[in-house]
Amino acid sequence: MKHTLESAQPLTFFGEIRDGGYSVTYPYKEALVSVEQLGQKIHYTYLGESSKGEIDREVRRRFGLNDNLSMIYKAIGTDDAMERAVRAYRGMRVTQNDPWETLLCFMISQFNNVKRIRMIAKNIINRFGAPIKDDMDNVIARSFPTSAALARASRAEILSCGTGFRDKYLKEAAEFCTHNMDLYSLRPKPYKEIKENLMEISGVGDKVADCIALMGYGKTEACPIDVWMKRILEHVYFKGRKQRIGKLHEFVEDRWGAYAGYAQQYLFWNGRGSSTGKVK
DNA sequence: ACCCAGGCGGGCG
DNA sequence: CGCCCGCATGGG
Repeated sequence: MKHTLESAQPLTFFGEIRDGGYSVTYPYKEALVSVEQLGQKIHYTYLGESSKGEIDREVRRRFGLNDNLSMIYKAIGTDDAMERAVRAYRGMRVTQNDPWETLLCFMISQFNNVKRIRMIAKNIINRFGAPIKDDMDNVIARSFPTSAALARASRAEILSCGTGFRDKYLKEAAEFCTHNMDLYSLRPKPYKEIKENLMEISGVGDKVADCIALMGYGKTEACPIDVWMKRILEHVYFKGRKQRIGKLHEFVEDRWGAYAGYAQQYLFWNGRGSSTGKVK
């Protein structure tokens, strides 16, 4: 859980480090979910509108608990570098989040840092999210706002959440996903078709589209290549020689296939270190 | 006072 | 196409 959370895939987790473990809360639909790891077990509770069964499925999905890690390690352990990365981050899983939430968070992530991304996401939730209430009818949190809720906001209101120049992207994406493209109807489509569709949205390029495909649609063959991943791939597999992004996409597809996204997660964090990913 | 951050779209050759 | 540039803003 530590590795998964510090890899900063889910950007809407808020929590604290406690006794060397993590205790996090996050909004899911009309509920506020709390999750922590004790020993080898994940414990969760929730407040608000939901059911035990739904939250159980949500936690398993969100934390990637359904993924068969030993099989995945076998598939991506192609060389020394990968084996080292797996050893260092053993247990880290790719999280699966809501597509719209993933789209918004990774749109915010461009030319930005993790701490600020979380801050902006939090501001957007607090400002536009629907209230989540406990049994006593007290508002205890807010849900992640729907695209329709954000589409109703003005650019100035969005900007006031600290988005900077990304306000335009967020506003247009909210409108587009409300009126023109149903993100949820893309779910059954294959990876490349999903990516193609997502890239029609202004503010979604090659890297962000792969992040959404991987973490919003569970397409584990999607391999986001950012500046770090590019650097690491070039260093480890191309003797430090510069490669074009398209070339690197071909390489990872050929090498890790259906689990290139998992390979990316391990290689990236092993190459970069997790100092920037702490959940606060 | 700087300098940086998990890209992107637009403009240019 | 491939490359280069500017971009808002909080934190180190």
